[in-house]
Amino acid sequence: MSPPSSSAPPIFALIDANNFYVSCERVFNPQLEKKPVVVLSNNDGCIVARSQEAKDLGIRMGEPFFRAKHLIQSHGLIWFSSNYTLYGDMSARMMALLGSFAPQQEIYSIDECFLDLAGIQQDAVSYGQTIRRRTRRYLGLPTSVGIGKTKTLAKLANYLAKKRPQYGGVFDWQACEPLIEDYLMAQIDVGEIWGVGRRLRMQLRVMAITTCRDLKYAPTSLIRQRFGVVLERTIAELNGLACLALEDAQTSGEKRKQQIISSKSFGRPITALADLSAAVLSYTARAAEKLRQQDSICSHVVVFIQTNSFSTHQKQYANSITLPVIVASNDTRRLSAVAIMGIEKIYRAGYSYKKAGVILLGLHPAAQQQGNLLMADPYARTSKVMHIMDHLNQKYGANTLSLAGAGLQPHWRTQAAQRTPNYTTAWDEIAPAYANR
DNA sequence: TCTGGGGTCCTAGGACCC
DNA sequence: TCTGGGGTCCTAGGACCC
Repeated sequence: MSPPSSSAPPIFALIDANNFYVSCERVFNPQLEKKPVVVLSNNDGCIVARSQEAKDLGIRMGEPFFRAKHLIQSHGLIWFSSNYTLYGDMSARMMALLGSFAPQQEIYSIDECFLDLAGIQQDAVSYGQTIRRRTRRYLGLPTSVGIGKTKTLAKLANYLAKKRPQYGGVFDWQACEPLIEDYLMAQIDVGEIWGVGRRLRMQLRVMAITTCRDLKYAPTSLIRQRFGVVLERTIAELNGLACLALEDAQTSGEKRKQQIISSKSFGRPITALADLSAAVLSYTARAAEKLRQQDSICSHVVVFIQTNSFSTHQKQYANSITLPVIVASNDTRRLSAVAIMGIEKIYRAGYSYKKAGVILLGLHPAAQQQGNLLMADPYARTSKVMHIMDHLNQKYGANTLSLAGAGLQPHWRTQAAQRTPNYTTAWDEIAPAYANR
């Protein structure tokens, strides 16, 4: 592979795994091939991944599982609770492999990444085929590849690669005549464009902008005035003018998050302040751990709680509160004290709570911590405790060590009735067929 | 009966300052 | 009693993404 000249304009390839969670399950259970399979969200609530066969049954993304349950009987639908340990590990392997195909890679989500193919001395489409073949052979994961002069075009190309079998899983706009490009764009709904969601799609339809082609040739000044710079940028990108750069590990400096959220729905509704506090404590601990992982401190803590907003027959209540952390910190004990103050302020008795969460805001590198003359940090001398806690939890599994208030086996814990084993990360759960080799 | 859990960016408006 | 223009910072909320 020849090194790219740094001046060459980028050629973006977007590679993503098809039906990623389902594909991960299939790697370790080939019986699932050609069958309708879905993977569920936390608490086995929503459907978050579907095999092609499940899509063909009319199951929609994000659909509540109970509405599709009848398909188990009638069509042999197979379902799994999500196993994020497995998906996370498979993702890491896939990203490492894909990263070897180009000098620059941006990992965009758990199942997709951008590569810059500028400087690759090979036809882009056949290179894309090579990427697909190897990912399939080495990891068992099916992928699609979209290629274009901008990220937005690469995304759209990926859509075509996935939806139209005649392209064999790889689509490259640059291999297209301009007339063909417009012809294809005229067939794709504007809502498929990266950055155009449900709301925007509706508003655009009112303006008679219904296809990708319509948006590509829409008057930019009007769009900017009505919808802002984001959509204006999208139009430029559709026209081949790159506005978004590839953000690899170097350019982003292993970007630190600007906010950290930990929240979950409860397996069953809870009413007591004590239970709610315990939940908030455990979420705070999780968030603080993430905070320390990126070596940051935070200055504000948000706590929020809500009842089941889907329920029509019960009183609704939702509230949140933002509290300052007097001395910015990443110490679980300090942040917990703040979070507990918050939950006590917004808690109202007499409601059935379904969800709670904690958001850490005002994140800064821990090195920037400022002393406070009036208030010495009482935990400063014992910050090693956090270090030891993180270390043990990493080595022996989450919650090996936690604060006493979080509870050991709380009844509100998340439910996951059909979680598969951690085939790739736990010695005692390795798939038998692999273990015997 | 049963409806996820993260994140990002942009904009508008208010508070405050000079 | 009258009463300007411009800037910054912060927050809330809306839109999007996977």
